[in-house]
Parts: sequence; structure tokens; C-alpha cells
Amino acid sequence: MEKYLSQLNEAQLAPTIQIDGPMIVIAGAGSGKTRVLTYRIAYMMSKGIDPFNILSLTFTNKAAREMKERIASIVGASEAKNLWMGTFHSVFAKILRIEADKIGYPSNFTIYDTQDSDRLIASIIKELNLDKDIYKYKQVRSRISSYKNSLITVRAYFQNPELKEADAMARRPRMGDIYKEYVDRCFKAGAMDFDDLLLKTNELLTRFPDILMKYQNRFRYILVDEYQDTNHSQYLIVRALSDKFQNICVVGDDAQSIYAFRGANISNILNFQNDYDDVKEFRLEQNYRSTKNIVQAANSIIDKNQTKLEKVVWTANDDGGKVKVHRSLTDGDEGRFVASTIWESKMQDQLMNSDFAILYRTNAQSRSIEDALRKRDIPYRIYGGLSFYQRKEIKDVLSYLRLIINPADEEALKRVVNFPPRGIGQTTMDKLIVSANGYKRTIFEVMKHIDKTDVKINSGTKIKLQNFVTLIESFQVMNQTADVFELAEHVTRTTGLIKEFNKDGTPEGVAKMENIEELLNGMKDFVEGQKEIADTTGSLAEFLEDVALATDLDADKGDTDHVALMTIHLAKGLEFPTVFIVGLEEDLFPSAMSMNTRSELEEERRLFYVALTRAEKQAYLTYALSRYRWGKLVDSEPSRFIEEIDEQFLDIITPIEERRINPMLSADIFGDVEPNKIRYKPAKQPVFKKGAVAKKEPEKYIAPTPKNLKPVSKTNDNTNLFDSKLAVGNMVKHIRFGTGEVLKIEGKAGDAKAEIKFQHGGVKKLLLRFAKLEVIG
DNA sequence: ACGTCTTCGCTTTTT
DNA sequence: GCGAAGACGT
Repeated sequence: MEKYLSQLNEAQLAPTIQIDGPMIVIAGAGSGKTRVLTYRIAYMMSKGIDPFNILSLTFTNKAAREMKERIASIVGASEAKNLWMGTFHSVFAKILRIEADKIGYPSNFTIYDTQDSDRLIASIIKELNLDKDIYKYKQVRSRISSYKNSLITVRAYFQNPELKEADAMARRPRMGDIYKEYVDRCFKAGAMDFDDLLLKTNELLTRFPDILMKYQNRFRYILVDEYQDTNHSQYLIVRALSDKFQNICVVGDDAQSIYAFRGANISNILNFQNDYDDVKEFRLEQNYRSTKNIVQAANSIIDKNQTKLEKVVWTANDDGGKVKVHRSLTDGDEGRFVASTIWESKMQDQLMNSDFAILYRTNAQSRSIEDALRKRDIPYRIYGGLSFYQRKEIKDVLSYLRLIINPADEEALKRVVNFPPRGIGQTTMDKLIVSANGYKRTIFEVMKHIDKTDVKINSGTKIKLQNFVTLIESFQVMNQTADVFELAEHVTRTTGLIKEFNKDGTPEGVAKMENIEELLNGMKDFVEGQKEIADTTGSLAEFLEDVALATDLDADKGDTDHVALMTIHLAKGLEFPTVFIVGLEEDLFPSAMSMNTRSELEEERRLFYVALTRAEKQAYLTYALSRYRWGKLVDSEPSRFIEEIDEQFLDIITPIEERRINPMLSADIFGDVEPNKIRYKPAKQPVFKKGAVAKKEPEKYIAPTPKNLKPVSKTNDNTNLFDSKLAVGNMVKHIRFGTGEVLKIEGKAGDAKAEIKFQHGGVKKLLLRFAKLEVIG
């Protein structure tokens, strides 16, 4: 242990060896927070504290897994195994399953994801005959979510005239009725949504003092990472559990609070000192990650926020390069700039693809970047976006499995009852739902005992319903003996799901098939993996729970060397040598939806701070003067955030300079757009209207017009030179790879590529337009 | 009940 | 400019 502790600086050591009592660690970006957390837990264990008594809550499952691995490498896997470590949602889902009967739930309750909630709410709105244009299900869902996060139950809602009035003012007087019906239906379906996992935990701890005591005694030491992102519901759980022993350690950085939009309450961290007696406060302010330029640029940004804890993040690292700012004409150009810059710095500095990350505000922005990277054969990987488990075909398979575990699961039932089509249509389902609500039974029960009900449907349909019930029940029988993989394989075959996706032979259908196969492979891994762990059963229920709360099955599959593309939210906690922050435009970043209040804008600013502090060596900020949004070309103005950075840390690089340095690149900048089609609005120049930067750069920029585009048009393109010169069998010399032989030439004009076998370094495929090749024989 | 056409909303971020 | 939900016609 001594060996590990000696790796810490003074500021890090202090909180690491402080075990007892309430404490807060304010950890600036890149200050070694994770190291403190992991070493602290290891240290506690080395002092004889039973890991069984330690609860460590993280923000993502990935963070929990990684931290557990690091602790295991210090104290040994068998010791680390007993730690309770995970997200709020996963830890308390486990506890809720154990205690489910206390609050009237079955222990095999389903966890509804957002889509399940949306569908249920939409159907309730329809059943209540409400106008779907006024009661938009997404708005209704987020409203219900915020009630739950604030612990406003249905009963509390109806007891509070102000809430009813607020909803009535928003032209939604029936909000409470929808809320009530939604909660009832979830309960009847044996389902909890994400917010319920926290809300019901609070209910459990409040209503049952003995249970509270049980877990208080169990979790004598509690750590909460990313405390700035906890919501009210989570706050109350932490308070309740830590109340007895008060051994509570929260870690976070108010400057990196970026989840207020989903209920995170920044005042949790700002007011922590008031919640407990004798709070010990620690600060980690030395940044080990980034260069001086990056740290100071980031500081100058966050300075603009009013709501914050004062702290000074500093670094002993080199100055490094200034933060580069680049303007493009369109989002396509922006993508090409990013791609060509990556290409060039890979060459110049011998960097790997994985040294680069491209961060954006919204997932939709990835497209233009992807196109550009693909054109240059730069391997990339998109993180986030639609998760694997949210895909239609995967959810279909999982819905069958959910139904096996919990036939009351209404959303799963509705999803698969007629997919693949088996003659049970909307009309029949509507009748069943009405009946089920009337009898206070589940839809599945009504189906099963259809003859004992007054549902009026013809005998043919009754038989179809019977068949469906029998099908599901046969799966349930199989589940007694078969493992998850065997069961799922059987289900996909006997239901005809496989055939359904296979039948048309379209590329989409094939992709879906492949996804299902991947799911089955994942199940096989799960089954194998569980065999090695003694205290788990490897049951279907367990698999579904993992899936419901998983965010990343998508661990790297071998192809490790790729450029990373992700939203800034997803990048929190990560670091990369070079970071591109793209789309720095008003209405995009800051988002148009977050410019109404100061607090929203400050959250956007913190988001920008998070983005910038991901960079170790070099950061690029890019924006485009116009960009495709909703399929339309929209003019945009540079983000205020660029302007807010102290200009001494910035280096403005404009397209025109780039063209002067490397004329070959400029052909690419304008790409395949016809010159006279380029829409260019003579520079509105709001960004650098004041200060020295404005004097330096903008007048250098010459607005491209059809006329000055000519010199770089296709006829002058160097590509053609290569077309005529280079042939299979030629020997060539490359600036970095050395000499090699041309094996193959493919593609034409601007996209021509050559496969070249280099004497050292193997076969590479190079885009001729950019590869600096010299023909030597 | 089912397939095809049309419209809609989406582009804020995720457990 | 896309995918999914809803409308419409068979």
C-alpha cells in the first residue's frame, strides 16, 4: 500500500487517508480524482475495513467496472469482489429486488426503459381521449420524471393545488390523471421506470425503519463519485443511508455539472457542507492532464459563470500549443478540415488514430465528420448514439424474454403479440386493454382466461390468443431448465422472428439478423462468464437486469486504434492527446434550447469546459458559417464561447492560410461542390469584433467567390498528375513509410487510392490525393 | 388485419 | 433527411 500512497501528491494523499466522518473532495478536471478514489478504497481495506461494508456509487457502469478492476489489481480480486460498486440505479435495483415484497412489487419486476414509458404514456393519452398535440407524450414523460425525481407521488400531486395549477396553466389540466394512470399501469405490469428505482428506494427507506437500519449498518462507508450530477432523489438516499455512521465521502467538481437537464441538482455539491457536521473539505487543484494553454483557456471560460465554488486549477505541465480555432464554410468543410488535420498530424507527429477525439454537442453532427473520415480511410468509432439494446430487432427479442420472466409486462406484450404477425390486431388489443383495466387484471391474464370474460371477439381470434398464451408458457417451461442462450435461440426460431427479418433479403434485414446473432453471442458469453462466478445464477432475470441498465455492451471489439467520436456528455471523465470540439455555433452550442435562463447557459458553459479539459496536448475549436440542419442549409454564427476564451491562449487559423500552406488541401476543402453553388454570406464577423485577435485575422480572410475558387477546381487538381504517372509495379517513396511497390490502384479522380507494399510497415492503402509520394522507378 | 402511403417530429445531453 | 407512428385503402 505504501508503494501506492507514495505516488500521490500532498493534496491527493490527505483525502485518501481520511477514512472517518463526512468529507467532500472538490476535484478539478484532470487532478487525479479517480486515483484518489481507488486508492482510498484500497487503503480502507488495508486498514481492515470489510469491503462488504463499503458502498461506492458511480455515475456509469463503466466507471464502476474500471474502478473495481483497478482496486482488484491492488488488493486482489477476491477481496474486491465483495465491494458494492455501481450506479445508483443498478445498486438499488438489486436491493429493491430483495425487498420488493415490502412495497408490493414482485422481485422479478421489469425495468421499463424510456421507450417503454413513452409508449405507455402515449397509449394512456389515447385511452383518456386527450388531444395528442397538447399532451405530447415526451413532454408528459419528462414532467412525470421530474415529479418522481422530486419525490412528488401521485398522492402528493393531488394534495398540492399549486402543482395542479401549474399544469393547468400549461394547458394540461389532466396531467395528474395521466400521472395516476401511468403509475397504476406500471404497478400492475410489475414494472419500474428509471426514476422509480430511486423513488421506490426512498419509499422503502422511509416507510420501513428496520430496513433502513439494515442497510445503514451494512453500508458503513459510503463514497459518491460525480456528486455534482446527483438529483434530489439520489441525494435523499445518500443522506438516509449515511445518517447513522456519517462516513460519507463525496467527490465531484461543480464546474463539470452537466446533467441538470435531467434533474441533477448542482446545489447538492454546493451545499454539502451544510448537510453534515464537521465536514472535512479537500481540494485537488493541480491538473496533470493538460498543457498550460489548455488549462488556462478553460479557466478563462469557466470564470464567466456566476454559480460556482471558487477554485484555481493550475498545472506544472508545458505551455503546449495554443488552442486552435478554425472556421469553415459548411459542416462538410468542417469535417474535411478535421479529417485532413488528423491525417497530417498523424504523419508529422507519428500519432495513432486513438490519440484523437472529436466531440460534438448533438449526435446528429457526427454524420459530416464520418463522411470526411471515411473518405480518408481514417478508422473511427462512434460512441453512444442509439444503444445496441435499443434497436428494434433487439428489443423485440428481449421483449419475448421479458414476457417469460414477467407476463404482466404490458409493454413487452404489446410489442410482440403481433410481431411477427399472427392475426392479433389493434382492435383486439384495444378490447383486451379495456377489459384488463376493468377487471384489474393484466392483459396476459385476460387473454388466458378469455372465456371467463365478457370480451366480445370471434372464435378464430380466440384461438389465436390461446396459441400465443401457450407459446409463451412453453417458453416459461423451457426457462426452468435451459440457459439464457439456449432459450433465446429457441425463441427466435419458434416465433418466426428470424424468418421475419430474413424474408426480404434487404441489407437492412440482413443487418438486423446480424444484430440478433450478436445478441445471441453476447448471451453465450454471459452464460460462460456466469459459470465462473459462484454467487450468481446466470439466470434470464439476471441477464435482463444487466441489459436494462447497461449503457455499454459496446466494449472495444479488437479494433482498438480508431479516432473516437462522441457527444461531450459521453466524454466526461475521458482524456485524449488531441481533441476537436466541432460545431461551435450559436443555437447549436450553446444549444438554442438552453439560452433562456442564466442557469441553462451556465450549464452549456460547463459543458464546454468539460469538452476543452478532455485535451492533453492540443485542442481545436471549429465552427461553420452554414450547416445542414433538419435537411436544410442554415446560416450560423460563431459560438459566444469562442469569444469568451482569453485570446492570448488562442490561435486563429483560417481556411485561407491553410490554402496557402498546402494548395492540395484546398481542393478538398471545397470538395465536390460546384463553385457557383456555394452559398456564402459575406462574413458577418461577430466573433472577434473586439480585441487584438480581430485586428490580426479577419481581414486576411478573403471570402471565396466563384472567381477565386477556379484555381483549385478539378482540372488543376494534382490527382490527375498521379493518374497519369502512377502505375501498378511502380516503386514509390513515401515521406514516412519509406519505399514501397504499388500493388493496386483503385477508384478514380479525387478518390483514387493505391495499395502499396512498403519494405518496412507492410501494405497500406493511401489516398493519392494526399499521400506525398515520389515515383522512383 | 395488414400493407403501403403520409406525416410528423426530430437535433440536447443518459441512468 | 430519417425513422417511426398514424392514416388510409384493400
